Amino acid sequence: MKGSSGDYLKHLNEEQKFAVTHTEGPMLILAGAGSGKTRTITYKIAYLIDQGICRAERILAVTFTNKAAEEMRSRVEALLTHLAAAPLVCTFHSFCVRVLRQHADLIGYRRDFTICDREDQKRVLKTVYQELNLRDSNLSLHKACATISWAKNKNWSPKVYRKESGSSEKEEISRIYGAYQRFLKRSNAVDFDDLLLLTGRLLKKHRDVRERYGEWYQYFLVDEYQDTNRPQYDLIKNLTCVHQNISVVGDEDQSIYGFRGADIGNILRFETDFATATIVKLEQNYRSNQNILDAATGLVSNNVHRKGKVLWTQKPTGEPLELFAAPDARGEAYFVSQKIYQHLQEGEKGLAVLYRTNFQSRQFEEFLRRVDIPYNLIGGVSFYHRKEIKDALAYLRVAVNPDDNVSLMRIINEPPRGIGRVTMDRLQQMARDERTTLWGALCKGLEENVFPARTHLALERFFKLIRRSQEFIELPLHLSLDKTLEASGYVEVLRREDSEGSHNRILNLKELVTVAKEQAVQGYTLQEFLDQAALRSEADDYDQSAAVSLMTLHNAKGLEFPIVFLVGCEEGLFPHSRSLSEEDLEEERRLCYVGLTRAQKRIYLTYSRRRRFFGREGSETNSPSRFLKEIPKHLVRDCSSPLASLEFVQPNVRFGETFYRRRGQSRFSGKTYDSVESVRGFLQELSQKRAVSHRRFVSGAEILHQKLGYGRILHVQDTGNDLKITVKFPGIGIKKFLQSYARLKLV
DNA sequence: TTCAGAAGGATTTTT
DNA sequence: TCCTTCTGAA
Repeated sequence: MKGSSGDYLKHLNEEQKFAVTHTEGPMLILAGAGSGKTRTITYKIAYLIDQGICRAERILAVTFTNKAAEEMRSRVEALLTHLAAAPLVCTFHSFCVRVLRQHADLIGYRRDFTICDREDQKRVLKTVYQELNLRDSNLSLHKACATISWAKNKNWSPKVYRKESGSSEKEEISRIYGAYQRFLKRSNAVDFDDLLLLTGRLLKKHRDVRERYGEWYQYFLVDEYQDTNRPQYDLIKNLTCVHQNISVVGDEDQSIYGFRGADIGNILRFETDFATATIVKLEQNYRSNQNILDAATGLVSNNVHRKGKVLWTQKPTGEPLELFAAPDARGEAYFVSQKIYQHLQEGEKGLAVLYRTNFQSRQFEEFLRRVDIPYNLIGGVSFYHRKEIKDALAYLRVAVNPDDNVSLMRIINEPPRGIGRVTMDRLQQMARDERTTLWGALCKGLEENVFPARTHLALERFFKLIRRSQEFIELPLHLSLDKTLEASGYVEVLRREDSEGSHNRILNLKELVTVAKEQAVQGYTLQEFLDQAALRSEADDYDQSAAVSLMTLHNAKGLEFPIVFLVGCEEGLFPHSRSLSEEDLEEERRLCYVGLTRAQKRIYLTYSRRRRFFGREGSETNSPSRFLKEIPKHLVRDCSSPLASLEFVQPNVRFGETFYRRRGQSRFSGKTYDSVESVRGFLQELSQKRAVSHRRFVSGAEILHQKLGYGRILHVQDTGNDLKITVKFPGIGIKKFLQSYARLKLV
């Protein structure tokens, strides 16, 4: 049991050391961003094992993402080089899967249940709508999905929902909710919320199970406690019923998951929940410069619902935050890509572009690609959410559990094999009448020969396919995947399609087989492979070594970067127009706080005056985010240059006119900046080739400006009626410029 | 049943 | 703008 005898403790400050070495009873570690929360909790795990206070396998640590868990595990291993057994570090959801795979039968599920993600849920809801004849309901699938999830997080059954909810559509939603739940149950499937709820129900109903887990896990640690919701809270209560050794770390200012039921009250109530709790506050920040901290603190102090902490650091003041107002989203992306380019040239790495909503990433991707900067995109359509990957996994799921209606519906006609809507409706009807699953209905129908000949043949082929893939699942993981894909004809169809997209899909599938192979070597079972794929989160793919990362603010939690670009700081986008109630606004502000505190050295805040939504030009000019005004003024420097405002061209207004009107001719006329001969030459050549006059030339520049969203005016010459404008396109070579231009058409 | 073209809706944030 | 869904013809 003798390890390094706590040598590593010398890296901690007094408070952290206390938090680590004080191991009796419940403890709440309240800490600010960058104070080493996760570090403290990791050291605590190491300390418990190292000092022989607790055996590794009897420690349970819960983190927010799988990636965080992975990291924590490897950090513990680094601290204790002779670790015989590893503590269990995982997310709430994966812990629940573990438990349910053992005991699901106690609460009426089979152990080989399937886990549904958001897309699957919507698929289920769609059939539910059909079943209930709600096809023209004005309740969107999305809304229904969100509401059901919300109700579940409150632990409300459909009946309770109908009673408790003030919603005008409560009757309808309650019916949908009930049917949805029955459908899942019939399919032996659960959604994300069910994982928590069912585990909670299991522990509540079965004392022996509860005591077994409660007894076994001597120490329980929770990271990001401020984001736990009601079902998670219940789990915590149940799991600590015996030993009461619970340590949680959290920061109420970083609670950003209210929309999925995170209850900030959990952290605010901790002292009353656990009467003997020790409270430790960590206020020293090890991440950011003082300027950044002051900005973040200034901002978040506008929130009413918080306990309040004062963050301080020994680090230098640092640069002021830089503000940039762009004319439009392209100008914003252009500015950011230029700055990134500069910083990379200076040898910086670890830059992050953080935004509120996923769709904002596109512009930045485009511009980064143009200047050949590799980047790491987190979120959006991640690998495990690609259609072909989900299809492939669905095949495996059906092989494991043919009663999984959700996956079956997904693949029964994918690739097309002659089982269309009519047949599906029929199967659904049969399944409902017979109170069985689609698979059950299919088998029975085939046996009793109730289908028309052609349909019968198609269904029979599908039936045989599944039977065959059920033989494959005995094989090693990757082989069963590979063989199933071959047998299904899925790859064959893609091969025949022979397009760029289909090639990519085939590559993705190969990648999936490779992953499966790796996992097979590590001894994963098929079930574990599928579970992992289902619970995999976006942030798990995060590659720390990438120089530039793009992600939503939510995904950035727990990460840190030397340089952060917080983009899209406009009213309506951030704070989001759907989050303007007082409560939501505080959460948005916390989100901004999270964004600011990711930065170590520098922050750029950008917004754009105009932004397109759904390809439509926004009709109004955006005002800067109110959050920008809440950051103390002396910490911010406006670096929107006059040149940048020159780029602010109204559509359909001539470049020259705007130019004169906004800045006055004398100011820029004749002023020359660094010239790029090749570009100028090209523009001249262009004007000859296309026989464009100077006027047209000007409108050419205008188009360039509109299409590309950037381009700096180097030189402007006023020759009476004509304007001669030389435009520089910084950051890109002439070849790229030509490529970009080749896509444009002159009006 | 499938395909192609047209129309219409969608964007918060995540396990 | 882009993606899904609807419609009608083959």
